[in-house]
Amino acid sequence: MKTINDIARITGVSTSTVSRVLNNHPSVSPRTRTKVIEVIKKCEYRPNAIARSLTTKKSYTIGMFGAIFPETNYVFHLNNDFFKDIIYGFEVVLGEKGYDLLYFTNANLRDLSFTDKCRNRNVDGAIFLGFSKDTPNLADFLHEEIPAVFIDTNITAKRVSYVTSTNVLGAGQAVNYLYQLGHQKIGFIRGIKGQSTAQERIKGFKQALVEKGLRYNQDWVISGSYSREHGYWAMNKILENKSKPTAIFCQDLIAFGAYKAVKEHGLKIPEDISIIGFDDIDMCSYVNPPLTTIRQDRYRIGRAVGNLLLDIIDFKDDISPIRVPTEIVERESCRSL
Amino acid sequence: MKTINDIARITGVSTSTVSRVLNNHPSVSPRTRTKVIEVIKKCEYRPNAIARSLTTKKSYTIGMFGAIFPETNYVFHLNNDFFKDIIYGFEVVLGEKGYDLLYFTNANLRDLSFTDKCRNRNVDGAIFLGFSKDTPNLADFLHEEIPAVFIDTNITAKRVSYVTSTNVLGAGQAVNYLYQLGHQKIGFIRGIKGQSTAQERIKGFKQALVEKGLRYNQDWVISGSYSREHGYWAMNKILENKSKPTAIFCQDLIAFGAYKAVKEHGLKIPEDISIIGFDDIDMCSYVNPPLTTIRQDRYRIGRAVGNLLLDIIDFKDDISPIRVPTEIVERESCRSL
DNA sequence: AAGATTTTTGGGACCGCTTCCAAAAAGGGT
DNA sequence: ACCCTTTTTGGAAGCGGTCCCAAAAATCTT
Repeated sequence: MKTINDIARITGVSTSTVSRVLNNHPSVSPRTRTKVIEVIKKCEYRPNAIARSLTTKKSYTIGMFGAIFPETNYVFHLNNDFFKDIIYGFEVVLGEKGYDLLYFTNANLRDLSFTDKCRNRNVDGAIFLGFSKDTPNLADFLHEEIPAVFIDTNITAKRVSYVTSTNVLGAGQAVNYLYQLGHQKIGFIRGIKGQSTAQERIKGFKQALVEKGLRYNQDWVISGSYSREHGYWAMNKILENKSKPTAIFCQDLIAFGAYKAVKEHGLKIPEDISIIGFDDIDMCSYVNPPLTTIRQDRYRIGRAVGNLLLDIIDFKDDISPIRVPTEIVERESCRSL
Repeated sequence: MKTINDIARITGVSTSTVSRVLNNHPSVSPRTRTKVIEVIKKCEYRPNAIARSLTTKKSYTIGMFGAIFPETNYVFHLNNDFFKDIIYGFEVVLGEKGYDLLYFTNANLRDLSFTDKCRNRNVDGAIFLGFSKDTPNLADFLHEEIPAVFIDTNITAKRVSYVTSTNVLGAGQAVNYLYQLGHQKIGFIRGIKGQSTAQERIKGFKQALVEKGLRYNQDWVISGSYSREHGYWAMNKILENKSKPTAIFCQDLIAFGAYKAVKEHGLKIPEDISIIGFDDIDMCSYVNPPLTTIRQDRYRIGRAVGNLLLDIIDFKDDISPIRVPTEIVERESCRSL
């Protein structure tokens, strides 16, 4: 493996000069420039990114942290169904600009804090996937002025911002849709309290109910984690009531669990009960009946994350949070009354 | 941010000594060791991984490359349904050993070869996801003796190996299963010719046919990419024949496309035609009817990849390829005749 | 207590690159 | 041709560590 010194020696110039042509510095004569470039080509020389970033403090890598939720024992991994498409989104935006993605395994384990990990690896920015606001060490991180974007966590600081869906509006869309279909008795299986998305959606849900003059029935609102298992459990709980809702709003995975519970109760979707989801994960169109849902545009969220982070890194003035609109995707799990 | 020199100055020793305690070198007296450790703790000092790897040539990062298939215009991204669980597998194995994962965006674009990218970032090893054997630049890479593991590409070299499923056997399992159910007329929608997995499966398919004394009918075997669209197209093609098979073997995504074609022909699965898949991706149990399939244990494959790579990095003797067994998952898409 | 050993420590080169500063070369004006 | 600018180049320090080698300190022998 050749180094910059080898190239300098072979060409017969100083390393400074080679470095200059490498960085397109103007003050190098056309003659020497071409001479150096020739040698570089011939030797198939590539500058060492590590050495380079040691002095420049710029590494062209973005760190990624996946959340852990102690409450539910959930540990994020790269196979997460929701985040994978978001990752895809910023992968292409950041890739275009020459950044590679460094995924921190065991983000929360070990003795190193987020700050340490970032400094350690000299990342130019970081992306936090699905963290709860009160994660240990997170507060420290915010003081460090390391460029960062959070997904679905409304945290901001000097050099950190976030992107999320318009959860309040999204939940409203769901209620309005059901209302238009004639539903008056609407239940909600909501997410974990710690997550800001869950809080926003419950807010939107309640607001919409009030707007339409519908009643908020405590018995039809259950909280828990975004999983099929929990959905199954929660739906069973709701169906135990003697007064049952005619429609349920919940996140997609929860909906799939709810499907099972509904079927086991000998009921049919959407004939006996309508269900509307949130997210629009891939499974929605495969399931029976296909799930009507409020779609989060994950690819677009991902792109927004990438662009926002780029802006933060470049010290752009406007780094305010981005809220990506949701949209309703009608399939066959809701019927009009 | 403190450096090793700061720590040395504060403690009143030389940087060499600090470096020694950092690396648990035995030749440092207990007294100075504790003194240094105290200062390190107090200052919250963390050695800079970049600087360190500049001299040690060890970075504790593993590079990941995603394939591009020019034939089908398919570009790998982190949201790939098949590979995501494999990634999860090696993520935990490698994470446990302190490695982080560097995903090379645009693996195939830009002017840098695989070799360059790896050298550039000083990765300790690389993982190649779903590459075809004749990818440009790949041959060069193999000479470089950079530790690497390929997934689903049977390539080996001095410091490279691969892991894949027992595709030959897997295809055989499918045929045998259908045969046991009484099927004699079995079709196969196979993958792209360039991929070794596809080649192995067709081999297993033919072998099993011969073994059972069944006829290989050219009209029932169609080749193409692993996608829903292609499956739809291929199945339509097969159903155009006047002599139709009673069962089809194909990869899962293809099967989902085939479902659509079958339904549009007014036929029912499994009453009129049985379908058995390959992979067992998440969707299989959601689809209607749930797809019987030959399962690739992706998590296990992923773990195998991680461990194999670790072995290669550690110069272990045995780095022979690993073939992970498949298993049949019975659901409701095949009926007995 | 002096000399021989062993343990512990410090100095400094080095990894591969960037960048500041000053020196050399080239160009311009008279 | 000479002096002044401007352009181009080289030297060297520094980024934050590691590690070899030799010096210093501690320990052991007799």
